[in-house]
Amino acid sequence: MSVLMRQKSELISAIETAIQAALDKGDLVVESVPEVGLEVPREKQHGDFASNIALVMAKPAKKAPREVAQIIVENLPTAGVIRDVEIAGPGFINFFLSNDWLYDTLRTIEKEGEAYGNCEHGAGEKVLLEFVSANPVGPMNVVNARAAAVGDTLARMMNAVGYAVDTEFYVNDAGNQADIFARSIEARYQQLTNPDYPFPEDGYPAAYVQELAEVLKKERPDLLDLPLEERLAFCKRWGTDKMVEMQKADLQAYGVEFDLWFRERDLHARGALEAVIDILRQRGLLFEAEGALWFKSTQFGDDKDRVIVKSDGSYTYVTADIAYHHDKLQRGFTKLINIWGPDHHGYIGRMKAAIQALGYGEDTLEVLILQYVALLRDGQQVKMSKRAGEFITMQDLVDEVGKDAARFFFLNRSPESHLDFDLNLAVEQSNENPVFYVQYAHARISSILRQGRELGIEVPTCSEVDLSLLQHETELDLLKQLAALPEELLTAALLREPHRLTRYAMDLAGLFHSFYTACHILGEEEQLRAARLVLVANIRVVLRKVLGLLGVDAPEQM
RNA sequence: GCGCCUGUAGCUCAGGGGAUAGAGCAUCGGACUUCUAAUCCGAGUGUCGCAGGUUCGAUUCCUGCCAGGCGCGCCA
Repeated sequence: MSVLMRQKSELISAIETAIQAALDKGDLVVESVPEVGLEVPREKQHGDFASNIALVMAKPAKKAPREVAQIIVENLPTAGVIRDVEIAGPGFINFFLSNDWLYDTLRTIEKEGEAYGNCEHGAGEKVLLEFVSANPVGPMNVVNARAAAVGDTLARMMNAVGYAVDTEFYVNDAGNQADIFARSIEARYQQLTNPDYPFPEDGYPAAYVQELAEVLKKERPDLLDLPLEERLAFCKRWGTDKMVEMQKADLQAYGVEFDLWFRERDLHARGALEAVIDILRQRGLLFEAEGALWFKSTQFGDDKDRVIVKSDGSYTYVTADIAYHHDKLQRGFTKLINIWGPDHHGYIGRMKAAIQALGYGEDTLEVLILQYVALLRDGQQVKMSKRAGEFITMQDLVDEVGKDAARFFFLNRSPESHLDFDLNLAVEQSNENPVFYVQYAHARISSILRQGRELGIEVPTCSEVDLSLLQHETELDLLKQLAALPEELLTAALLREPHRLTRYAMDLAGLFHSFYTACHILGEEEQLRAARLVLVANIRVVLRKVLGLLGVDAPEQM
């Protein structure tokens, strides 16, 4: 349990004891005591902790809130860490504590290092997190970039709080789009020797297809010797493999590595679709109509039933996806999390239905819907058309603003909010970007420690220094912020809200910068210097930890 | 028509049944002979989209409406 949580539960029991004492004396009369809430108030002058219990109890106790608060306060145990208690506002009980508990935070960080803030909440539950899963027929876009940042950091956060998360990229290399892609490459290949060769009406006109054809010509100059069908099959496999390679490289440069790139074509090759259809058939969940085979997904709350095998005998996208999710479940994952774009929200119902049809609970599958990213340039939305080959790719974005800024920018917003990404702002004011603010705090501390070492001053351990010398307001603020990490991290992971961590990082960096301006370290007398060295060294550990979760570099100097 | 998301400062966005609703950017003042001024200190702005409801208390929860985005395929 973290220092903060321990302190909170200690206070809560003190309040509960006080209430019980008041009940025993008959000062308060209620049928049942509500749960005691305790929070760190937004305003510092409202104390280290505050409880609204008196407001909640006022009605059942049939007394004014402030009166209830007064009775509770009178019955509070006097010993312990509580330095002062006040009743404020409509009836809040504000607690002011001695600082001792804050110093424990430094001892904890020293002991745990970058594992500080981690916990075992997930109890090792096997979670599969699938995200990006962009079609292997072209470069990734900015929504993919957003998904990559959110998914990757979510995986890191969940691992930190005790889940066993695997990340996966589903490669949709067996569908219509892959066929169109193959025909596009094939046509461009033909055109290298026969300019009049027709390009498919629905083909991808973008330049990269042309470039692929040229590469293919060098690799396989004899391709036209193959019959058309084999030629297209080759283009499909070769082309999607090329795209996967490119996507993999782009994501790696972005700091995202998947545990597994799962190929749809492997599902087909091993008969997984037929197998899962059999299961549904045996459960009586299929029926034939209009020449097609349907899955009774409405039986599990879906809007309408879904076609599983089309009237031409081919499978729909959902069939492969059911087989894929079945595969995930068979691999022992008990929680499946998918991150999708907003255009897929209508897809949730049928996949949850499928999960249930396979015998698992509805909540086994959790879908996070990310909202769109609009790119703005010169105040105008950048119009993108895949057909015309005009779009800003993920790689363009990363080249323009950098990995760290791009990731931080995406992570800094709540996943379900629509996002306007102002390219001018990101480029022109890259020095003003919050990510640099946080990184600069890390660099500044690194610099202090470096210069200390040059002077022969090492960072002492907590046990060697008098931590109670840390009395400056900015120091106490910093200690409180450090103490808040474990709870913040757990909340962020459980709510799937990475943006809580970017806020945390900016707040911590801001408090450090204020401290840096107000207080000196290396020039102070030995005792104080030692205590402050411990403080900043531990701040650096926490900054590094949080930046690591965000997938952002922690530079030693800038 | 039905479903999902959004509506908070000039802009981009946080927050959230409770105390005086916040941050960054932008604007305007200050602060470097001292560990990095990519920093700090200070200044101003709000009908929390609108209207009802629940509540001791609503910007937060509920309902309706308005506005914007997206989706409702034997596409993926």
